[in-house]
Amino acid sequence: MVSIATENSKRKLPVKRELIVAAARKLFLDAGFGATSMDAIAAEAGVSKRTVYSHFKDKEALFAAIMGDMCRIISGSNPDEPIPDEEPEQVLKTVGLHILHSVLEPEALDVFRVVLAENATFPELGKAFWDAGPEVMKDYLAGYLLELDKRGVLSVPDADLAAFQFMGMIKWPCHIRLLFGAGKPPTEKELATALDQAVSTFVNGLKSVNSS
Amino acid sequence: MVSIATENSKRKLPVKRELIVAAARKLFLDAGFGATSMDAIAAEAGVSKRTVYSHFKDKEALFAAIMGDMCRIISGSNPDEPIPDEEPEQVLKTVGLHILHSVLEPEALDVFRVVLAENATFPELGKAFWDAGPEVMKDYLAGYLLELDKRGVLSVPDADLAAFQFMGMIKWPCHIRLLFGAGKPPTEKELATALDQAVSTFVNGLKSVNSS
DNA sequence: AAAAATGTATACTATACCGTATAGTTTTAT
DNA sequence: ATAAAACTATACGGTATAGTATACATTTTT
Repeated sequence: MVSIATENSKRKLPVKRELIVAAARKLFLDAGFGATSMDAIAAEAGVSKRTVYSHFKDKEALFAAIMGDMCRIISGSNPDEPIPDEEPEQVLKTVGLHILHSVLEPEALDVFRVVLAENATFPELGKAFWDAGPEVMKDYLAGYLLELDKRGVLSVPDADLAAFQFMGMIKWPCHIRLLFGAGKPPTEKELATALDQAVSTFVNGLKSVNSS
Repeated sequence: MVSIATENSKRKLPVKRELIVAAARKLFLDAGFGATSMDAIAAEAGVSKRTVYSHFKDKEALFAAIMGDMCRIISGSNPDEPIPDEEPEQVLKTVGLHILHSVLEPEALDVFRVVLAENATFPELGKAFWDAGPEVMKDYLAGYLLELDKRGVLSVPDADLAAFQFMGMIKWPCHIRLLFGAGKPPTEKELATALDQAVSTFVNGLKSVNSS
């Protein structure tokens, strides 16, 4: 019994910290930095306020830690495997669906909202979000488009720009609507339809640039 | 003299109100709802706090009025004239440049940020923004695309969707970057280049759908 | 000119919150 | 068992803020 307990608690049992983090994440993502009080976080975690301050220096440190975690989680959902050797349409549909799913997740919407709202007071969070999310995906896509260009499959004059344009094309219509709470979340079928349409336009558009 | 003064002040001279509105707009757009105090607004307006409360019931009413105005202003920058009879590429470039300019204006960026940040507590503002901005532009573009489809110039299976995709394609790359404070505002030349690229891809993509 | 409305300046009430302190309790290691 | 560490519950100081009240000044109307 003693040995088991010893190996479990390495000088500080993390269970309280987890409770605090979970509570803070929920409240911060729900109401933002200013509208969330430390008392509320302690209460939500079922923990005394003193304990919160024994784990985190102050409110800003807690917020930064939480949101930094969220950015890292988002970053973790980025693809890292090499791109399969299939038809460009198929590849872009797969990647695009992946993008849509990660971006439209309720938690991802909240992170977007809160990081943007607090961007003035926590600029490093905005940078972290940007670097972990859109920038990584842009590089990933741009690399693929560049390869297609070299292989002569598509004609891509500016791969970075084209990657961003593709992302905006598929993301924006659903993303912004959900951000502003206008309309229901799209069904999987609607998502696939919109994606098909976008991929088809995008690939055709870059294919026939030289044949016009 | 008396008659002039009488016809000018209809029971309440609006100059103070203008001062309050201007101050509140500046501060709200700069720091959001929570981080802006009524004292700060009164001071910025050069007006006593009581006067603020004599014009607006409370802080929420003032905020709602200001942001509602802003949404209406944004809406006012939407095009209402009929679309000229030119090459689709030229039309989309013109409209697209118009979209880019309105969206990238610093004040428009602030409105976007603040409305989104306060969307949880002021959902009707989010709706107002959506209805006055993206939705109107979407209808405008969709109408044009539908016309092109009917005339056989382009093949547009879903005009609403295509309009949104076009908007996302041109907006998103610059817009999101500026929102997160990542990177400088684009020069007019960069804007035109990106727009050319997007329009070319978009039009070519919808042109050759049936010829593949 | 007198009266009524409007604005100013300032103080005040009530509340909320951050971060700390205090005193007592539970858990963990020896 | 016992001591150390971690936790709870609560209260407190200090500050900030929303909204009101009071006393005085200015402008507008009659």
